[in-house]
Amino acid sequence: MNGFLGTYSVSLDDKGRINVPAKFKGLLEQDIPQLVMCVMDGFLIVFPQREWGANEERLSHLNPSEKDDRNKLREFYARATECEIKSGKILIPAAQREAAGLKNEVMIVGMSKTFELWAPDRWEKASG
Amino acid sequence: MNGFLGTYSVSLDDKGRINVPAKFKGLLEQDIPQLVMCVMDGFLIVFPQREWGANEERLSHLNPSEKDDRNKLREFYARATECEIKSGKILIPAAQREAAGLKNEVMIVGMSKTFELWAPDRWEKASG
DNA sequence: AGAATTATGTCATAAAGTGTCGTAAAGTGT
DNA sequence: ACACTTTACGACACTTTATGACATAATTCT
Repeated sequence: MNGFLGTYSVSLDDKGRINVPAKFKGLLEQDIPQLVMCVMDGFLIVFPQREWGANEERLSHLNPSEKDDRNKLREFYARATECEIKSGKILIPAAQREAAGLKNEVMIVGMSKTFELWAPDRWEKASG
Repeated sequence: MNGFLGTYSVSLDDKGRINVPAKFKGLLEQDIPQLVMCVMDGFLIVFPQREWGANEERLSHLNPSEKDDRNKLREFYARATECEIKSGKILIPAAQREAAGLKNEVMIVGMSKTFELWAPDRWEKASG
C-alpha cells in the first residue's frame, strides 16, 4: 500500500454520506475507523487518526494561555471534526458539507497520508 | 477520542442552559460532571474538572506577592465559576451569559482539552 | 410564611445519524 | 466475449440527538 492515491468521483447519499473507495478501505480499516476532517480553504482534508496525532504533535509547543498561540490553536481545532467509517461510509457533517460546497457529487483526492474532498466545480478550477 | 474538536451551534433554552453536543458527552462524562467556566476576553472557556487542575498546576509557579503574577492569578480565579453537567445540559449563570453576550444561540468551539462558548456575532468576527 | 425568581428533570417532537439490502455498474479472470 | 465477483448507489427503516415546553424543586426576598 502506497498511501492514498488518485482521484475518485463518488456520490453523496440522502443523508450526506460518501462510500469510501475500495482502494482506500484497506488503508483506513487496518488503521482505526476514526478520522479527523478539517475544513480548509474551500475543501476538506481527512486525516486518518494516526496522521492527526502527528499533526497535533506539531501544535504541542503552543501555549494555550498566550493569546496569539491560542488563536492559532483555535484555527485548527475549531475547524476539525471527528468522524468514523461506519458500514464503509463516512458521514460528512452538514457544516462541513456547507463549507466545502458539496451537494450530490464529491471528488476524493488522494494526498498520500491524507485525502481531500472537493466539490467538482472547485476541483475543476483548482486542478485546471 | 481526540479531545474537543469542531464548532457547534446550539440553542440556549429559556433558563439559560445548553445541551452538550453528543460528541462532547463521552469526553465529559467519563470525566467528572464538574466544570469550571471562566470569562475570557468576551467569551467563555470551559475546563473539565481535570483540566482545571492542570491549569492550576501551571499557575502554581506564579508568585502571589509579585504584582504582575498576582494580576494573572486574579484574572483566572476571580472570573471562574464552578458548573455541572446535569441531565446532559449545562446551565450558564446569568453573569457569564452577560459577559459573553449570549442570548439565544451559542457557538461551542472545541479547543482540544477545553472548549469555548461564543456569541455568534463575536465568533463571526473572531474567526471570520 | 408566601411570593417571586432561579434551577432542575422529563417529555414530545423534530432533525440528524446509522445499518441494511437489492440493484446497477464496474472490474476481473478465463 | 462471457460469467463471476466486487464495488457503488439509492432507498428505506430504525436509532440517536437536539430542541422547546412544561412541571416540579430549590432558593431568595420581603
